[in-house]
Amino acid sequence: MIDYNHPAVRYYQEVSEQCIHYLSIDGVIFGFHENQLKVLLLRWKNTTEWSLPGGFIRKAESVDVAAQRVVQERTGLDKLYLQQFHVFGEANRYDQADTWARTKLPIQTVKWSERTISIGYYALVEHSKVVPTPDFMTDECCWWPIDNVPSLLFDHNNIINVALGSLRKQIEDQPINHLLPETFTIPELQRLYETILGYPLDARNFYKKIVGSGALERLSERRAGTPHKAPYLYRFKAKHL
Amino acid sequence: MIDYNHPAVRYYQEVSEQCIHYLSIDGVIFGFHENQLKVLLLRWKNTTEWSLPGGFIRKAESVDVAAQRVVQERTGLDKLYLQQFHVFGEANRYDQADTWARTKLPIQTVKWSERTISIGYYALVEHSKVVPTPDFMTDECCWWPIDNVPSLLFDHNNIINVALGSLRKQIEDQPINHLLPETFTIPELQRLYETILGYPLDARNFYKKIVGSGALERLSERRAGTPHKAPYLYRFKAKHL
DNA sequence: ATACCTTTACGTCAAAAGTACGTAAAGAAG
DNA sequence: CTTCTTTACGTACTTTTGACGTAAAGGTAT
Repeated sequence: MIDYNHPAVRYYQEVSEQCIHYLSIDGVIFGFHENQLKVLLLRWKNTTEWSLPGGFIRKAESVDVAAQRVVQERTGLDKLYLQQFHVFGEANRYDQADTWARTKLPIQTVKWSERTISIGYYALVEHSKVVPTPDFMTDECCWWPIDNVPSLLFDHNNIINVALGSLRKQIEDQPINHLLPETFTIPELQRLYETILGYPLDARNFYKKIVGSGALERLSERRAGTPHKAPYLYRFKAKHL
Repeated sequence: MIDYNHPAVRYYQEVSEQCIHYLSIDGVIFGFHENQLKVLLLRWKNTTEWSLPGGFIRKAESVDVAAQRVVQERTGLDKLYLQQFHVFGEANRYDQADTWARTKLPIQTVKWSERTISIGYYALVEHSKVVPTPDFMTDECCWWPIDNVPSLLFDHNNIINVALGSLRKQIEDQPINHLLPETFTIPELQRLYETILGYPLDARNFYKKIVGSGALERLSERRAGTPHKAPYLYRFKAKHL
């Protein structure tokens, strides 16, 4: 017996009509705060179960635009750095019965197709500018440290791991400049690199490499209020943004 | 007025029922022959129009398996090196009217959805082992040199460019060993690298780098019948395959 | 056969990049 | 004013990369 007024039922009916079946988007939204790399997770209504934000692609909508929309709705940000990184297309990506039981939704209301292929995007956002916003399926939206993420619904732990691997690869090629505020200090950038890479770096060598790359410009101000010697502020040169 | 006996109509009816709508797979099959990097293309029936091999994903089939199937059917190979490299998801990826006109198929028979999102895979295959096989929509299947590909149907020229970019990135990280026969000489490997990268390499430095990496083992035989000094044969060590 | 040419299979050397570690100046705390 | 931590820069050594040298192998022209 289906409750046609249940918000999930209404949502999935709408999705069924307007969106592409069997296909979804999952977003790994990375932020950096208090020297930790974090991801934005959602807690499903009336449960203690968490998942990544996700959504569906409208029939006439570009996939990139759909990803933009999904991330924008959770963060409130409109200028986003988004990177498509992998398609998760296994016929049996995760234990469906288990997952739908954990969401505490009546299974027949949400199972709108037998399986879902998910396109993974990661976003790099400035932590302080984000307003974490749950959707109508979730009670809570907040940051979790990347190395302390709970056991998630679907195969979302795996998706986060693959996203982190892609991010680590990316950081070797080009400096990553969307996770910090516009101005920052070299030591702050070093903490970011260290948490993404997962190992410590030598401050002297990091300084040499990053300044030597020519991607940054030093401002005349220094960061005030630090307990020690005040570090200079830097910003990425325009062509590196 | 639709001709329900037209093979394209029958195929798309079957696809409509058994496969996932709006979603397809395109395969860029790379081979290496006569010092040239080549891709396998299909010529559509009764036309001079070419495209990449592609296909659809069955409702309960893993995406990787579907890609495997598509490439296998065109090449006859069953052990394939396949790499998913990008999703082409623009709402308006290509000029649909133009493309369907060029295929010389009655448009309403083949337009089974408004747009298609395509998952791009590239395959690295041993040229000599491939038996190029057209399908029921195409008259001809053959190799084209990568730098002399004609104007293709759909957005397939773009897909090839993105695939080549991904391959170039991959070759910087790890040696590529699926495009050559099991045994090969260092100069042959160098020609492969040169055609993938698109610029010449210094033979002395290439030798040093590739032998120094420890990925190869030298056999006692040399390549006979060369016009000059007979080069040693090498093969990839097991753990690099 | 022998001179000649091309290619292979190494080697040499210098520049550049990466890694380890030294240290003076700045700023806070006792 | 001493002590401690951190920044900002420096020095020295090692590894990697890039330019180029060369002897041996194998064919071709005479």
